[in-house]
Amino acid sequence: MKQTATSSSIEDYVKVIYAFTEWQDKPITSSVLATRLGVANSSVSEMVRKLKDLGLVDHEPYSPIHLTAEGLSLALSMVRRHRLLETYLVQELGYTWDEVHDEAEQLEHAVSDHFIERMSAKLGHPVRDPHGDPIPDAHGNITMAPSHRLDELDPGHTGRISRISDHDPELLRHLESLGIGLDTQLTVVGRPRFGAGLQVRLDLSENDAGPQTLGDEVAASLWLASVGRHADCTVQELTGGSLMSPHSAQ
Amino acid sequence: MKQTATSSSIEDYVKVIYAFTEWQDKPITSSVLATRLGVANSSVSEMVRKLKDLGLVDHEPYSPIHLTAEGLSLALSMVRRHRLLETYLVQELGYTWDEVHDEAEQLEHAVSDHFIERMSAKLGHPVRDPHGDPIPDAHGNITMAPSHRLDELDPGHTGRISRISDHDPELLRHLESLGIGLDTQLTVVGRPRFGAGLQVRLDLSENDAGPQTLGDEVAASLWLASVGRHADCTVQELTGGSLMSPHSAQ
DNA sequence: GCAAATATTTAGGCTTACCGAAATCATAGG
DNA sequence: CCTATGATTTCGGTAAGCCTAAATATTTGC
Ligand SMILES: [Mn+2]
Ligand SMILES: [Mn+2]
Ligand SMILES: [Mn+2]
Ligand SMILES: [Mn+2]
Repeated sequence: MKQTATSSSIEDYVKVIYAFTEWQDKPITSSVLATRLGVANSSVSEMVRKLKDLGLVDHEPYSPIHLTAEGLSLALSMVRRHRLLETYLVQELGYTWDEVHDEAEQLEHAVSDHFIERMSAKLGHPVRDPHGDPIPDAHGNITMAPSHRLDELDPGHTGRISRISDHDPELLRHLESLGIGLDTQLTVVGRPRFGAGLQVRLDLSENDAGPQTLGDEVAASLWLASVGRHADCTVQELTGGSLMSPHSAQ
Repeated sequence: MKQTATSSSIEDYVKVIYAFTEWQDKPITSSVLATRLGVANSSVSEMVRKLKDLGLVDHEPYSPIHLTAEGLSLALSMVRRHRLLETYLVQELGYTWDEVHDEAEQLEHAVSDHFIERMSAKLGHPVRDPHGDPIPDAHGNITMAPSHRLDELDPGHTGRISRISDHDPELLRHLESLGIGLDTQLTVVGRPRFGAGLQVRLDLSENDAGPQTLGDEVAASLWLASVGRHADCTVQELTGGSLMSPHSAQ
């Protein structure tokens, strides 16, 4: 398997392309990619041409961008790195879950494969990070309970929080103050007749203060796994063999 | 205090300038700096001009290169990072002492100040790394037993190994096979009449196989602290206040 | 003291990854 | 069907860090 030489820019591009498709089924467009990376559209056009030359993406001009098998493999490797690092920072170094993202964003490009596997072993090979995001194993397999975004669920649905968007540290601190975290059991009660938001009830809360109303942004940042309906499922990724290890050459 | 914007290149230059003067008293020259960094002489000339503009070094054309107080502060911060990382990798992630250098060389540029201080706390604020190199504290103070290179000592000297050069992993593995490590007690016995090397006796070895002969390269890589003569001494560095934290802006 | 050898700097170029402005393509509304 | 609008790419440029080759300064040997 070719060990394409990578840079931290290439790694971030591929990771963002993957992340977009992880929950939306459609492929990412040039301008969305630019926004997520915080660079100009023209920079994306150039870099996508380069990624195509490297065999990491498929792309026709003026069309959305798809990862190749090789690109997917690199992306999964970066996602594994990022999420293992977040988990490690919380469990071993006492970071709070709102502090870990930026640190992991830098470290993911700097640590060796050896470091990653040591960390994974020390943590007992976890399959999800502090925000519930699934951690691919060393072969790119992902294990995750089927989940839906809270704002897309009808009243009556009940389950446990399985995933929380980690991109806004303030939102994470807000959720903490509400007593909502990973694996919190809750039920969707309804929607306020006018106005925004979603009413939910925390099922196992000690101080049961009745239903709470979550803002739209909050509800869209939470995923719910239905209780007792599905077992975790493993998705075998397309990439045969181990994840690419662009970092072992360091 | 100014927070000079740094890059990993700048950090490595300043660190190597400092490392040269840590045991030799003379300042480093352009070509030695080039060799240690693995870059062309011309690259050093350019970068040194830049470091001077940034106020990190003093330099007149065709003369050796000195760190300013600000440069020293940055260098000590990088040395602290590197050596704490090496210690952490050995103690918490099960690295062997010959594996840590390259990993730390990358990580030192990527971790935040927060990460460094968490690590230091978890390790109990160690004052030396796995090779005996002193770890500056957060204010730039260095604690280290006075020591001399083994190849500069006359027969009769006795003491414990206080420092071992970490630049050649093979040498470290060789020392391990000889039963020589940090704090090993030994006595300089003499020199072979002709030929190279240095004869030493391991004082507390279980299987006392008599004196061993160390090669010149080995002897020059070991430092000995005299037993029972001096207490550790603390060197207050010139820089007032805390070490520069170019990484806190990440 | 001066020429040869050595050390250092300068000059001119390259690569990566950005940018803003201009050109080009795609498509939605009329 | 055809144009206006927005999305995307192309074009010319910049900055950091490196390189080789050429120029210049310093040191050494006689
Ligand atoms: Mn990143
Ligand atoms: Mn996460
Ligand atoms: Mn380094
Ligand atoms: Mn060391």
